[in-house]
Amino acid sequence: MTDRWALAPAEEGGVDVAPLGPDGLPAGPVRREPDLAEAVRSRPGVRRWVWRSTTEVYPRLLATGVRVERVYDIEAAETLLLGHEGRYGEPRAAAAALARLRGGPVPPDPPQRQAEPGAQPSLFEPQSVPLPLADLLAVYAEQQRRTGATAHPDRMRLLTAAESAGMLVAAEMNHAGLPWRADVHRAVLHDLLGERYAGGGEPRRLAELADEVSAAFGRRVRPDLPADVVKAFAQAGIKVSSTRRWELESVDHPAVEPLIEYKKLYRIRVAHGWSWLQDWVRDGRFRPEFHAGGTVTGRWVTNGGGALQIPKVIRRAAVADPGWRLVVADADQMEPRVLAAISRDPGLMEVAGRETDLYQAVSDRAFSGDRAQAKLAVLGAVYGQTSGDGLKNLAALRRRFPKAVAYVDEAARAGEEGRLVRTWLGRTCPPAARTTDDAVEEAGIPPTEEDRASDTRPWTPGYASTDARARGRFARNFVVQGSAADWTLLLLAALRRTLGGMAAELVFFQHDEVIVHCPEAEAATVVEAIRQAAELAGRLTFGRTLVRFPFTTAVVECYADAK
DNA sequence: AGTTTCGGCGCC
DNA sequence: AAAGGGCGCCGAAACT
Repeated sequence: MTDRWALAPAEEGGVDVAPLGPDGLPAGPVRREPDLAEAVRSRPGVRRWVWRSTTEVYPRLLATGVRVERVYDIEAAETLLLGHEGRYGEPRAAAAALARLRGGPVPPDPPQRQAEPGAQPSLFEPQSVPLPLADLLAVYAEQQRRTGATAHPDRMRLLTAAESAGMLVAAEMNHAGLPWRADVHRAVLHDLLGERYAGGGEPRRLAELADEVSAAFGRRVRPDLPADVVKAFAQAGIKVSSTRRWELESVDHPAVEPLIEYKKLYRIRVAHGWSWLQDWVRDGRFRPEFHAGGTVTGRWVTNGGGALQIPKVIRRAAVADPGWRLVVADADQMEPRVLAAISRDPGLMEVAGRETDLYQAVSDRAFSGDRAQAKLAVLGAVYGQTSGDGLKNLAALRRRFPKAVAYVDEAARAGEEGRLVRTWLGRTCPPAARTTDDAVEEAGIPPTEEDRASDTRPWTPGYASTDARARGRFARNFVVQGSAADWTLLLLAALRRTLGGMAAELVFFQHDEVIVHCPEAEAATVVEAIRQAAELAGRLTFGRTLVRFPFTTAVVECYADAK
């Protein structure tokens, strides 16, 4: 009995399975069995399943109560490998990989399914080319060879394993859902927006604010129409180029205050109001569809319900089941800690080697104790700030933490020049297509006055174009945000393993924050499990490092009470 | 009439 | 004074 098996769904709910040897090659004949779930359930000794797509297979297993320990997701690995090989534009599906292997015509990727409000989580992927197990195994063997050919095969293996684990976690979260009290949600909406009038129309509070706005302008103005608002201000002798809040805040006019309040509440209504409740909450659970690896940086995305943007006030409705708790865990200053780990800047590593407030420590060293300024400088360095106070702060940061700033600077330069940029574990940033802007620059044509007017930096020969600099900022951010995503995947994988034997379930994940739903008696164990998982993830991802990855954890009944 | 883009803002 | 990364969501506006 080997501990690694491959499977491929077959017709009529059946499945083909095959044992694999330590080398990843078949160690026995392919067997056809009538029931997918039973084939997995009857092999509890399997430590890792190799399959084409977790999204395709795992929901069907979860629906019958079957969980697996580990997987190798061939589609995910193919995406990562193609990226690493600088072949971003090519079709990523396993079927395409097989076709390339055999030198035949390469089929395009299957189209992405669109989110539909209220739709059941998809049990099956959209039309994709079914792949017989023998073909799948050929692709798998070739992927292992390609993994061995990368710059850091050990890291790439870790990355594919972590991405696969992330897909398991995402499927399990989709299965579980986030505990959600519709009655509490309705109470919050009523509290904020007032009662709704019969026959549609706006709720009372919104209608009142709209009236206040109109009264301030002396005519009927629709506050939800930016064009109408801009026109109304113009008629009042005030020139605004948009109705963004930061712009309105500097305007002195009686309409501003009710307008800003209106926009705030309007947003709650359209994005998380009564129809949201109707669409995304069923049986006491909010059910978005988490999708691991949905962005090029490795961050997750969700499909439906804006699950990664739940406004703070609405979190009041995320409430644990009776007798259960939500363990809400938030990584402290994750991005600068990751920057310390990947850049190996001695000063920043020393600062990140403590569990105390990192921004305070940075400010003590480089900003005479001004924490807010230190935080802006660090985030500016990570986000590619190019103007204002940011530049001055960046200079201070560079003096004290030169290797850290040099690391992101180098990433930005590589991005500008169209070179490949990778996260710590090897996820690769797609080089953007060349633009006409680039071509113009390379042809040595100086920019027009208009170009320069829209630019923040003076033009000099050899300077990158506006587009190239945008790519530079993207690449600068990519190495930090992406390496952070590497780490969080390992964290999730480690945490998932620890929770394996418990009633606790992972129910939410958002970039640097996880929520575990568990019986009250398990909460303390879960808190400790998160701490240990963070430590293990740090070691696995970055090797031996001084950098610590502390979490702020809260054991609460309601998500809104966590901060 | 149906589809795509835009504006504004929520989260990290 | 007001700019710099990643996403998703909705209604309105702008298209085909």
